[in-house]
Amino acid sequence: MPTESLLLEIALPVPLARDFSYRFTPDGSEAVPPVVGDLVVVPFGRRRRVIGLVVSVQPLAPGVTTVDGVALKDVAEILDPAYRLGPVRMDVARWMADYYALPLGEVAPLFHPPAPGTRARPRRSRTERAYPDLDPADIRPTPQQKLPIDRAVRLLSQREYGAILLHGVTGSGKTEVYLAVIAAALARGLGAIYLLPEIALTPQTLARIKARFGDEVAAIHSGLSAGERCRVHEGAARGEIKVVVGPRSALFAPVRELGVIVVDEEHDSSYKQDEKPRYHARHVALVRGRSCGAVVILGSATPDLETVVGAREGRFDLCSLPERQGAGLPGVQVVDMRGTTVREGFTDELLTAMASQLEAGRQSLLFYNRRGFARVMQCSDCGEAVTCPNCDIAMTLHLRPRRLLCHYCGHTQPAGQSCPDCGSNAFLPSGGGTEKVELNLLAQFPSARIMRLDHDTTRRRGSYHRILTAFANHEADILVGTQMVAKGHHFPQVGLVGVLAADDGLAMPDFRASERTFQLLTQVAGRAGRTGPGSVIFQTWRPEDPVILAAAAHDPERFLALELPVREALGYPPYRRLARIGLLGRRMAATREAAEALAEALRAQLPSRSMQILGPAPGVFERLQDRYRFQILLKGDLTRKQKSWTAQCLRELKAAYKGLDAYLDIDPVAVF
DNA sequence: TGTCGGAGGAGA
DNA sequence: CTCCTCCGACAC
Repeated sequence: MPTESLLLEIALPVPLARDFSYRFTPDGSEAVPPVVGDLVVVPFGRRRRVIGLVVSVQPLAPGVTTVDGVALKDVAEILDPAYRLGPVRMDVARWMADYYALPLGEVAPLFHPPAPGTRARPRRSRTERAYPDLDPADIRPTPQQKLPIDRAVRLLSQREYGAILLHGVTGSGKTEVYLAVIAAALARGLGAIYLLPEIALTPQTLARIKARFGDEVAAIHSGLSAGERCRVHEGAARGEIKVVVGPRSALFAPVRELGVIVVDEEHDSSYKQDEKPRYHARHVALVRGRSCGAVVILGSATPDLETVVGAREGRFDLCSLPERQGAGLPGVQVVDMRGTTVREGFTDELLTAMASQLEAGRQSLLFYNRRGFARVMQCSDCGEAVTCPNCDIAMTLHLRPRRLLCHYCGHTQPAGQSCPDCGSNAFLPSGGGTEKVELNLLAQFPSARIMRLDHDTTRRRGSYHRILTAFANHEADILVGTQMVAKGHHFPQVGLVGVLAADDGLAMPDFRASERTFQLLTQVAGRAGRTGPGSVIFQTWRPEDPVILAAAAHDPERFLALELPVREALGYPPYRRLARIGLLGRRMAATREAAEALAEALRAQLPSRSMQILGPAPGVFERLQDRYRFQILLKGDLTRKQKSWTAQCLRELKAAYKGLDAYLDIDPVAVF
């Protein structure tokens, strides 16, 4: 038994770019000394207790109680070894700290048992619904599915890192490939992590996975309490749970002998965390896979351009599933809204198509990517629109309940009948939303059963799943919704998908607007005709837009041919990397001044030959939540040194400008 | 980032 | 004189 005290260097979850020293004193018989990678509870400051990560351990001479004149405190508790970061997860944590230029202590909470930001909230026990079990014997891969499975299994057998891009059209059976590879891993005594966008983590999906793997699977999702999360964590660490399913945070689970990481819908932007630490789970999955010799499968019907180029460059092994199982891809009709009558947002073509679906007893799915009733309330006498007092953004009119709501900060205020500026009664809603679409549908099809799926109808816990299940069970004829309706659902009875404004996303001031639009249109079109005939209508004001036409043709190659040259010419990803610096402050002038000072320092320090520095420019939304926003965009590859130098600059800037918030976003997903 | 405590203003 | 809020210092 150790009798000597130990000196520990510990990374703490505070934005201070340094570690802290603590003492561990064995207190008798059973104290097991901590090792690097252990999580410990330490006193911090006057009254705080925080969880820290042990980064080094060395003997401490008896009687030493101080380091650099600071009195050492004792470690309060060492967490169970189940929580220890082994060499692989430690590598991943260190890589993240380096790559994203963050103190290790700020990365470490991702690896803690109760996910950061998740409060232990009381939860009523969920009644597990019974779903028909699939008999595993019925699952036989098609020849096309066999190719990626074989490649993955070969890597698994050799216990070797490899990454596969599984590019399969909607409905082509990608899930079967994932499940087969996971089964092969389990058969070899290896574990798996299966990542999905949170929104795709439906009971149906889970049931399918559980039917295949039973008790060896556990899901992590936002509905879990802290206690349930810990159970999953400990089960995985002990090797009882071999497959962990969940959103991006599930990547950090301590699965033992990890053999496969699946990143389903790998293009989905929810894999990028848009708060600190701003990591991209797809990227980190590849790092973890490489570090432990696992197979990483990136799957999508609409792969990210960076992934596509990675495959072309040989970093990923491309496997395609170009055909649907059992059905063809639905035909897409592009309807020009300019040349035809548009009633309440519907063209005759769409109304006719919906009517015939109703008549045939089939379902329709309508996509409109804006919630609420009207996008803006505007006075037609003085021209003023109602904007949020915190955000300088037009407030959206909602009807149930009737109020104006800011979609950026949540501020609400009553929606009056007259203009707050000039008192005129010519105060009118304009621009649509899903709430209005729903009401208009009721007017058009009084006898149809209509459901709506958007942020407003899914606010209550469980309602998202309830609506999805009800619609899948044909308890409604029409489902209207925002992009929530596009994500990977399997609705066998949907014969028609209608997109009310296909060009909507193209106007976004972001270099990825085309890519997003292509992905969204392809995904939503893929909901039609899963079984039986299907058709799709894209209503648009820009029927000649090549992005819309490429999506209508189900032709990703055509989209790539359009988009890649643009990215290359403008120096955007996937050809050059980006970093973004965001600055937020309460006072416009001071914030701009800080941003300009920073840009100047960056220009002086970073090599102009390889780095292009754009800005500072005000954000597209100049003020959100009472903060003025500026940003600086860095085009080019930042070295590790340059990143940490930049991070240091940001810390100094924050010290110099009180109330300023500044952050470095590596590989940003949204650039505005 | 969270917490403490000191400085200084408003009100009794 | 007390309470309160704002701001800076500091954390091992």
